[in-house]
Amino acid sequence: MSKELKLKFNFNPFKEGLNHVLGTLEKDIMEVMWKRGESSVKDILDTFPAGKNISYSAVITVTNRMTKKGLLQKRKVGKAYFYTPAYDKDQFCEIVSRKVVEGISGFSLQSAMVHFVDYMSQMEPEKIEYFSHLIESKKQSLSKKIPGFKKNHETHR
Amino acid sequence: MSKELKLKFNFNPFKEGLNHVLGTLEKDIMEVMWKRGESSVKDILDTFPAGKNISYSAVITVTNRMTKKGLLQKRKVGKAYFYTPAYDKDQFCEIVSRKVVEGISGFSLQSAMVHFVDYMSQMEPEKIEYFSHLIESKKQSLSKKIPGFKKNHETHR
DNA sequence: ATTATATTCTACATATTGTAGAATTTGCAA
DNA sequence: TTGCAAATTCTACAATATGTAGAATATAAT
Repeated sequence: MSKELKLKFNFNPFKEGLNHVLGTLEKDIMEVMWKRGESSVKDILDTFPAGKNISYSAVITVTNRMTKKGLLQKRKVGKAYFYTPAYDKDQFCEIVSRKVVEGISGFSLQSAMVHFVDYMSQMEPEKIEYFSHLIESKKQSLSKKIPGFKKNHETHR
Repeated sequence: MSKELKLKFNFNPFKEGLNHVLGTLEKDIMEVMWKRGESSVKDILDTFPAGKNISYSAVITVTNRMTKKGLLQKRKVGKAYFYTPAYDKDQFCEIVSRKVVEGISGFSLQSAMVHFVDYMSQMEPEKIEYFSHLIESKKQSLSKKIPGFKKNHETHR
């Protein structure tokens, strides 16, 4: 099985960006990790702006919890542990995106499609072309791979 | 403002169906509410199968919490409170769907698009036609409403 | 007024996330 | 080899979400 299976997270629709999936401190830490790569707790703390008064143990607790959740990996170097992101930011977002899309599609594919198209046309209308292409090429490959696949034909209601 | 603004929920990608958004007891209760319509706590309890030993107060606590979250509304009738779903099941799923789709699209539109199409072609390939139409008609209305909207033209990278 | 019934209050359990002090371990330097 | 600085682990508290329920209280109807 791939490591990916271990990743656990929730999606909060009312937050923004990474906070959809990560707590505030978790997010701050992951952001640093992705910027610096393998880092110790001290490294992370040093990167935090002077104003942010977070204790060493607060960071250690959270990095360990994130390790358990599959976000980080740790290895011992000298007396300290060094953490590494289990996935780079793009991979992570990719996994989150896939899992949430699968989830919401299984929840109600019809609604998901409609709202998706609505969202796009309101927020990024120019992306529709791209999407259109995505679908067309998917239709292509489907008709190739699946002999009985009906192209340009109403198969839904 | 519409009531809808009050609805608060989380989306757990690793659960199934309504449990993506509702706890186990919450789900059981909402299911009853949607089936029966306005109901008292006693009504709900009576509907539960004999095996399910849930206390009166457990139900009352949860219905009250759900009222706070905007899932139910309550009104006094005689000495008891009667609860009503704030939205019927379809509306509720619509709202959840819209909010999650907006969230995940804002999180990473590109990935969302790709995974959407992937999901569909793997799970319900025949839905692709429907999706295709959705998009075409959206393109139609966009080109009408937005004079400068470029049709059939690469505007993305 | 009494009583059956419904509600409110309170409380405990588990899970997640933020936060940190205290105790303990450990690597390295002298 | 010992001693200290640095890092870890342990423990714990706070807030929120959810499941669960007993005890105390309110209330409608007889």
